[in-house]
Amino acid sequence: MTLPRPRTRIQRKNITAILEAALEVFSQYGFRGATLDQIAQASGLSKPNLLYYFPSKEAIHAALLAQLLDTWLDPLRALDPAGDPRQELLAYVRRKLEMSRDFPRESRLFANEILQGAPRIMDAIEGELKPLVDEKAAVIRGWSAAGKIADVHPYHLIFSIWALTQHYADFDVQVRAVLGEEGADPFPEAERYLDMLFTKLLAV
Amino acid sequence: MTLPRPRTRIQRKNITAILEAALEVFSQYGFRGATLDQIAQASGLSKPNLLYYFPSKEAIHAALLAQLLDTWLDPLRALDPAGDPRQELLAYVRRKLEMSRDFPRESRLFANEILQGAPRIMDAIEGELKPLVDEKAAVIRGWSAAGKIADVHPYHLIFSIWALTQHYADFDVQVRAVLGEEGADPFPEAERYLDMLFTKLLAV
DNA sequence: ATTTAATTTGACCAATTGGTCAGGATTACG
DNA sequence: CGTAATCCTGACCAATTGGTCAAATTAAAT
Repeated sequence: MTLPRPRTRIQRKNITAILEAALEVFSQYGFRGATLDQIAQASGLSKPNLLYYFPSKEAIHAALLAQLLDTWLDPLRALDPAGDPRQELLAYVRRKLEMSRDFPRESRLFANEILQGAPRIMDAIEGELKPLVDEKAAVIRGWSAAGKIADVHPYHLIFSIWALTQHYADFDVQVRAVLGEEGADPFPEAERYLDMLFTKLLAV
Repeated sequence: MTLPRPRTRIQRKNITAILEAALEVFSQYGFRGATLDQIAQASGLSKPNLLYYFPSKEAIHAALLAQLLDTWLDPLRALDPAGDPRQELLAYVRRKLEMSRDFPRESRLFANEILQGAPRIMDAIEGELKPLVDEKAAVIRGWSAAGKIADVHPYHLIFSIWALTQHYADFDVQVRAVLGEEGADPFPEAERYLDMLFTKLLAV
């Protein structure tokens, strides 16, 4: 059995550049709307050079989705059943909002996939996300039953956390346009607002 | 001056079919990712036939966006400064959720435009949406100052209504996949959940 | 029934798209 | 330094894309 060669300096440089450029283009235009020429140009390579590193447009896209899914579930996984319910949920909200602030394009890549009907990530949704959500929903339901937090529908609670945090990434241009100069950076106020919203919602 | 001829039976039929088909395709794939062939096929016409009614792909898309923008702002416009603040805001939430339920593709068309950086609707956002939001934000701020509702950041309140209601349309495939068979129709529970969320949030 | 207007579409077009490939250029390594 | 490996790209390809157009067909008006 042959060991795969370690990645060369140039490979590491160019693969990074390609994925960075592809994230920009795919997150904006989706899979069908993105072109290899756009990605090649944005990465500073020629199209055949880009295809030297990735066999196809599909492969680039798949690599991005794999990266995304590798980290997207971590915040929900971190929800500790043994922890303080309110702190755990507020920490989850904060973590999700931070991700929207720090990885807006990844959020938009995901949104784009969902808008298309999730053709490439439905396996991951059904196979990983759903079981995880089911598990955490049961935890939340237990917390409610024990009177530790208000009685809320666990699934809709989780959806609301996703909706409220991802919105700042996915609809970023709208949020910034509506806020104008006054709200140059929406995230500090968003964090305060969401903290308050969920604190009140969960209060017994 | 020549009066425009009224639309013929066939024109009405075919223009409707084209816009219906185009809404399906554009809301899924965005402008760049959609093709005239797809739209033609979905509308039951040939491509040249489709182009007999609309001069270009751009023109079809523009017609859809014009329709969308014509109705999208109505619920916020209906927020009555003289009404009961809590009832007005809860009515707005309900109306927005109904729109997500009844016009999910329109919501996704809008989301797609925003993900692309809003290249074709930024004039409408800055020229119509922002002034309207500014106006209603001032109303909400007045309500808070008068102690009629809790002191919340008006803009983030409005964003949260958009985020929470549109999510059910935009992320519909994810919501339904996570809920599985148990949540065949998420909207009744969503309405209850959002009523409660905003009731608690706005409570003084 | 005839004429005029509207509608439909196969064939075609230039440009774009996701790729392929051979050969030259650059890099890495002994 | 020489050589092997890696990297790069102009030229090319078939398929697709947003259209165009003239002639045939259908619908509406007289």
